Amino acid sequence: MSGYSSPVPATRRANRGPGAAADNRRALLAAAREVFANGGIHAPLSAIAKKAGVGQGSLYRHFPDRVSLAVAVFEENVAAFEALVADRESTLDDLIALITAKTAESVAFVEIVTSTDEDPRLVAIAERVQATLAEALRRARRAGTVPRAVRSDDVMLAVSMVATLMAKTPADRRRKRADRAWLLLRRALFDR
Amino acid sequence: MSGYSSPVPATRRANRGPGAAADNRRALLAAAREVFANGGIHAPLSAIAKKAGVGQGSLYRHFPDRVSLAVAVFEENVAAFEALVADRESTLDDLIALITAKTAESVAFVEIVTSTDEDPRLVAIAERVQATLAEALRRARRAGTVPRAVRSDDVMLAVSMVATLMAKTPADRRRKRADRAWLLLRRALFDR
Amino acid sequence: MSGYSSPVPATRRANRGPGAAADNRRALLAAAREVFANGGIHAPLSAIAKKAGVGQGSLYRHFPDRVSLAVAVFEENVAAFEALVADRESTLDDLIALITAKTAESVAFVEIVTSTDEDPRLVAIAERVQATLAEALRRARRAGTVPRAVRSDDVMLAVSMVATLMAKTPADRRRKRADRAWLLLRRALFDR
Amino acid sequence: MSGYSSPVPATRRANRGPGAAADNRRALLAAAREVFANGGIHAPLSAIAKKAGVGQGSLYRHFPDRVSLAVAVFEENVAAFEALVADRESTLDDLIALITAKTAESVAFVEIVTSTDEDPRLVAIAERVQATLAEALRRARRAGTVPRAVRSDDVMLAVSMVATLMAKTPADRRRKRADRAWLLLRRALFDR
DNA sequence: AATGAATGAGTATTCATTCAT
DNA sequence: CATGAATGAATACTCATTCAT
Repeated sequence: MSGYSSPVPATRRANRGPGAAADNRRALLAAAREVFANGGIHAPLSAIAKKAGVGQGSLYRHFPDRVSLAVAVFEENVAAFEALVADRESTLDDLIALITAKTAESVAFVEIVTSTDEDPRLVAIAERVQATLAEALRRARRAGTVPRAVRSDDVMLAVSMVATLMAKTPADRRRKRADRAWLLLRRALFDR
Repeated sequence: MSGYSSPVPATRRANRGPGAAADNRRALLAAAREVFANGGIHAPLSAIAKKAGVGQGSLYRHFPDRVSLAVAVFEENVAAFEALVADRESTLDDLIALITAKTAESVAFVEIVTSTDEDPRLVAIAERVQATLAEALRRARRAGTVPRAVRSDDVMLAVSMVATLMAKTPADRRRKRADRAWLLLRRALFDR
Repeated sequence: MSGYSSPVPATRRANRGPGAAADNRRALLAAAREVFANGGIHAPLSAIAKKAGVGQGSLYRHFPDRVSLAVAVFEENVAAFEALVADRESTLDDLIALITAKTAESVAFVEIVTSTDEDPRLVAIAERVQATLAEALRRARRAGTVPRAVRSDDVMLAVSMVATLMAKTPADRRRKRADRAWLLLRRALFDR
Repeated sequence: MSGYSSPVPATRRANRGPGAAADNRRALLAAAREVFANGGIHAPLSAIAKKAGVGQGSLYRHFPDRVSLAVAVFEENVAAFEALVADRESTLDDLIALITAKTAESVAFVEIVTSTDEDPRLVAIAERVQATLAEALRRARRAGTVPRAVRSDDVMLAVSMVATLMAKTPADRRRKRADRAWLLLRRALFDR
């Protein structure tokens, strides 16, 4: 017998027609990024459509399922990793820092990267992340800043650990916790 | 993440599309009016959706909570009171008769008008009713048809008494009982 | 993921055996009186059994249904009315005062007295109350303190109105509201 | 008021009586352990009741809310940690191994131990785990098997990382992944 | 191509009533 | 005769997905 919420709006948003397609797509991606960041990958899709100011149906047209939307959103993250690695000056530490930052930014990104879902689109994302790590590690080995014994898997494992830790840590404590975790892990991975 | 199973079973009411929105809203209001009338304000919402021939979700879309539905239903009653009072020819007796009629019509209307719930939307409804009574009383005083000593509170109290009495009286006996009650109360309020 | 409630108690109350029957009955009545007073006639029976410190089953043994329990509880009220009327010194005003007091005490008592339920046990209660009013009125007429025209029905109606009003009034405002209501009604009933 | 219709349908599980209480409790705990293990702490309670072969109401009687059920289930885990530490022969490695095993066993256990929920019952569980780690660490320091610089926080952090990693790893790969993770972390924590 | 309304399955929780002990 | 555990129907509410316009 409470709730105090407003009634359904009387007017329907104008149908901006096909021309709105590109705008809508952009708006959906931005909204999804934000909603996924806090609510995780299972956040209500309706919340995304609403935040984007776009009809539910349009969401489904652009992104027929949850995964396709998530992939589109985080594709950008992975591309950034790849761009960093493409820069021959960048180090493994730089990459780890960037991954950690993205990871601290969005619960959903973690969920995707560490997901056990077999959806090939998700697998592909995870593999691309792994590939950037492998490449950065190779370079670090050549530079002699990392012991031979450290395997690419170990680094990916460390990243996973920090990432999943982030997902379970309230947003305001993430940076701090990530830093401590990496202090610990660097010791294990690199300092010897 | 992928692999959500379709929850849609064999038979499902046809999706009549957005065009059905107005119809649905009307059907919901009509159903709610009827269900509330007998079952009171706490009648199951599912009963309303069913009687309206509308999905649960549609009910919640149109009226996100019980109060918003009730307010929409009884808004009409209050508007009628206000319209009556706006007519300068109308008397306090006319208003009382109208309120009593509406009150005899629906248990839930009584519950709302006499409610102690602090929901501002309900408070607003009750205040509007009170305001119409106050106005009608003012006019009656000016016309000399009511003793100076009668306070607006007294009238509201009398209305409340009759109203709550209605709520506890089986529908078929309400009119008669209301009439007797007002005969009594008019003596107390006006005949001297 | 909250709630902080205690687990189920490990020990079961000792079975005090048949000897406890009378005690249990008393405890149930006391508990029911209290629970009904605030929660109304539809309060959970489990709450009554718990407050009485008695098993659910025992409640059902003593009072096979809700009505039988309610009747037993409020029988006492009616008996008090009858006792008052049996005292030849008592006046109609005294009786009204007593009824109003009981009425202000318990929401459920109102619900029963004004109930439209056809259960013969409830009908009987209501009729007994009416009978005491009729008797007190007869006496008042003989004493000349009440106009001939006032019918027993009118008094019962007034009582009902005040009673139902009580039921819709928060406990802390009941006395005051009852007093104002009777001031009004006495004018109508007796002052002329 | 009278006339409550019996809600009991044709087939209903036999009421096995109070004697079934202990059995039911056990069945519920076992079912919950299993369901929580895979579905996490937010798994549907109805699934637990069903798997236990017990009515919904019985579940709520034994465990009035989700947390109380979870606490009951995992209390056992924590007790095992405490028992291990109570044994003066046990080492930090033993404890870590045990925690990791339990952690690999149940997603929900991880969720509880790393939870940010403020429910005091959950906080208590987490604190007890932390306490066992602190104690084992103290002992290891005295034994000289761990560098002075390692803080209890670091160990808890490491445990959290492995634990959350477990939660995101499919059951069949958990052991292996946990082992690798600890190999890495031990290097960081102890090998120097 | 966009819109947003429609739909109902799924989950949590409460409580009247029965029944083994 | 007492005890209290067992049972499941009933109800509120959310959200993924479809579809008429």
